[in-house]
Amino acid sequence: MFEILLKNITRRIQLTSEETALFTSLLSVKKLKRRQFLVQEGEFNKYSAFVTSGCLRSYTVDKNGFEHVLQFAPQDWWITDMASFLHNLPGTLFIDAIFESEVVLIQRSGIEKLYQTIPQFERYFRILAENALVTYQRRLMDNLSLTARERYDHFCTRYPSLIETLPQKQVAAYIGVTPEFLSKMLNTGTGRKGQTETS
Amino acid sequence: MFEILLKNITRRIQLTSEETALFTSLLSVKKLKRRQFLVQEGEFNKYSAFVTSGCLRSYTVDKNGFEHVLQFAPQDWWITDMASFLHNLPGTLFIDAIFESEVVLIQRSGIEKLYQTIPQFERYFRILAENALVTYQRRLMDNLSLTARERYDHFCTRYPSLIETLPQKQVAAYIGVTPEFLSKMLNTGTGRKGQTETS
DNA sequence: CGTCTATTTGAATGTACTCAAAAGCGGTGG
DNA sequence: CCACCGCTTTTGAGTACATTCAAATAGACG
Repeated sequence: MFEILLKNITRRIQLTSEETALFTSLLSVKKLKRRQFLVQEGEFNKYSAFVTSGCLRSYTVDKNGFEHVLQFAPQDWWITDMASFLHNLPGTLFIDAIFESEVVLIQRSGIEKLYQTIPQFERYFRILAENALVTYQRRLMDNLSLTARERYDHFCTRYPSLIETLPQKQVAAYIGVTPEFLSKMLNTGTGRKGQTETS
Repeated sequence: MFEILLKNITRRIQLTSEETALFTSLLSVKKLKRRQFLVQEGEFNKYSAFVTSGCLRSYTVDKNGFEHVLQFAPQDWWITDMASFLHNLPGTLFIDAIFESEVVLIQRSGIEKLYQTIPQFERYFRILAENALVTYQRRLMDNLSLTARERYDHFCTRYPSLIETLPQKQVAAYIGVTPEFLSKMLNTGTGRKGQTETS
């Protein structure tokens, strides 16, 4: 049931079988259909989700109705509205499934229990947070210093599997351009990824 | 000597006096003059720095020679090149002092020792990483969805003390515009922060 | 199949950048 | 105390990258 998640965890910390049992007792499973929401802006995000199949995304909608993607979460990734989850605030993000997906859920209270009974989990989530932090720092600097095309190329390099499965529109909302512009960029520009009409 | 840092820490975790002694034995102090580097791009960033006075910044320099600020670190903030510090990689950031400053340094090996002997520190740095993560997520979404002026206004709201002390150029490099554009924005636009030539 | 959504294409527009030069500001040394 | 130097800020004119709005086309799901 929870193999993928347990494997992810044991890459960072070791658990006894009692600890594993306690941990899994705090989990639940949820299936999501395409476009089904996990949470919406304004709601309190009580769960952190680990994706075991499919792909979710978190995003905001700005005052003009445009979506901006914060994160894609394919298999083996965690996703949540951190600010809401950590500090019990109304969320600012929408999280939904891009494809039919399955996630493992844990509540804030479950994580707190883990911290008290299995301090190793402090380490696990510290490491995750640190890695995520580095990732967002890099992405921010990319947004400040690179052109749209360079950001697109970086995305292709870093997430080769996503680029093949995601709708272009979603990629545009991630790298920070309009879908129209991304389309033009790809069909105008020379030498790009995977499309040189070899007769 | 280390009061500010200890106070920061005890806001999150409690330490015995022996633990405090062990901790402080791992620290060192460094004074930095205006523009003095803590680390430069390409170097291995062995230290994490906690600012006790003054203000540091971390930034990159792009291929056109433009600086982009990742972080300002005034008093009571940590600053480091996380990717380099955590994973022992050559750094990608420059870190220097904007004003004359004083920092407390701890080495990666010191932190590892802390994790082994005082597991509470796992929690401390987990909390810091999580908060920083949320901050960078917000900033990223701001960069994707807001105009330059809105980003500037947010900056003024979030860091009112920085806006008064930092050179405009540094703020421009943080919000992601050229210094020229920021200048025009401030002198053209109506209703802005703290400058309405009341006769 | 039909409907809904994603992608493409075009023309006009705008926000922010580039390059250049002048003006302001602060510190330092004669 | 003034003069000079380096750096920041301002200002202007021209430019570019990316957006907006609109409409046509293509694709995907039920």
